[in-house]
Amino acid sequence: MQQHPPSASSLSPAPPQDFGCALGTLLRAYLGQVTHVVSDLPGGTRAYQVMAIAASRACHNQAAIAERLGLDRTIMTYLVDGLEAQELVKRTPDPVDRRARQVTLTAKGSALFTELAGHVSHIERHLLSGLAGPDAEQLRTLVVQAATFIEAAGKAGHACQTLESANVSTNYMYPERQQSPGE
Amino acid sequence: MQQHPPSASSLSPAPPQDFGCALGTLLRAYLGQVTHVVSDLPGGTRAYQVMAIAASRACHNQAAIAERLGLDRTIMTYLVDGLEAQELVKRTPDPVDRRARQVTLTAKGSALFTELAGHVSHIERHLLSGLAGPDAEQLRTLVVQAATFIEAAGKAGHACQTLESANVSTNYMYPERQQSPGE
DNA sequence: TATTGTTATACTCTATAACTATA
DNA sequence: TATAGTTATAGAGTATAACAATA
Repeated sequence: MQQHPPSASSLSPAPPQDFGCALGTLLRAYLGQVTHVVSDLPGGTRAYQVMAIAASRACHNQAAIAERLGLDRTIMTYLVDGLEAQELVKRTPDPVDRRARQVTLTAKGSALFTELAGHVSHIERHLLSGLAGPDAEQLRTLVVQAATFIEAAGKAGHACQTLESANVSTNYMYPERQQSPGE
Repeated sequence: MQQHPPSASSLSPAPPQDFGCALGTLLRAYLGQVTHVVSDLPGGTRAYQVMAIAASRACHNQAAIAERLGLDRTIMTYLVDGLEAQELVKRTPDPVDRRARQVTLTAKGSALFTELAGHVSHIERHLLSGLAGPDAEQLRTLVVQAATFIEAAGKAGHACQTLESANVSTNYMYPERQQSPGE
């Protein structure tokens, strides 16, 4: 294996990376590792996120959860179906709006989520271990802050209509199979 | 439309958001807006990212670009095909390794990328406008820093083998059709 | 009439495998 | 033998549309 002459690499040892690429790298690594932790969940990382939202009680019904996760409503059906089959969440008819179903964690689901959240927290720390001490927490805070602002802007629909139309189809799912060593 | 009793919402006005959810929201909004800007590119945001990497000369051949973007090598073929068809990039045989093709921007591609990068930069600023002055730039710096560390850890393969196996299939693509207003 | 949730269908995208050329 | 790139196929995931129940 031959090496290229370091023509450009010597000129720019650390080329300024595109923000989108970096963001993608970060999320990819994060989801990749979390996937291993939540491999038992039918629906992978998104099922975990549904559990996280249910645990935080930030959203009530499936439509609200779907909106928060940037998913189509139809996908929520499969996701909640899978979680409910394992008795991790339960669908409760909303007493106020009988069309809607409130998604809440069962005792089993709550216990499992607590355990998984611990692993995920460990992954986050590990993933950001390249940053200096306070920077990791700073990054975490800023990301959540920015996301909160974006969600608020999207819901309000003020000032920037482009934000609410940002419904990119992000396939966060992870195929069941990992790397097959042999063939 | 009836309102739920603010049982939980009054208890936790700003529930601690999951880092993964927030990261997803951020990337989703970013890609959604960038998609509109690069709608003329065959391949959407990923084609733009290929151009960005080609512009920075960080990677030489298709395989290296694919690795950096977390894509399969086979997808690079379609991506570069599309860009080459519009004469935005060109494949040059690597004089050192005749198997490889170096992907470089044409004059037309370079001019277009400069224009697009300006729009993207504007989007970034707009997207992070919810953060206080220096925080936006801080977030940008930290994300790139974290991504650089993750890439380095993945290539070196030291300490954390889990990082390199983080090959999540992230469907960042955006379907050609936007929202159809009427039906 | 609008919204929540479900189901079925069609489509897009991705990964797998096989192949060629080169190291 | 291993790697870069291409191509074709099969598979997984997603969105679209239609439906029933409720507001």
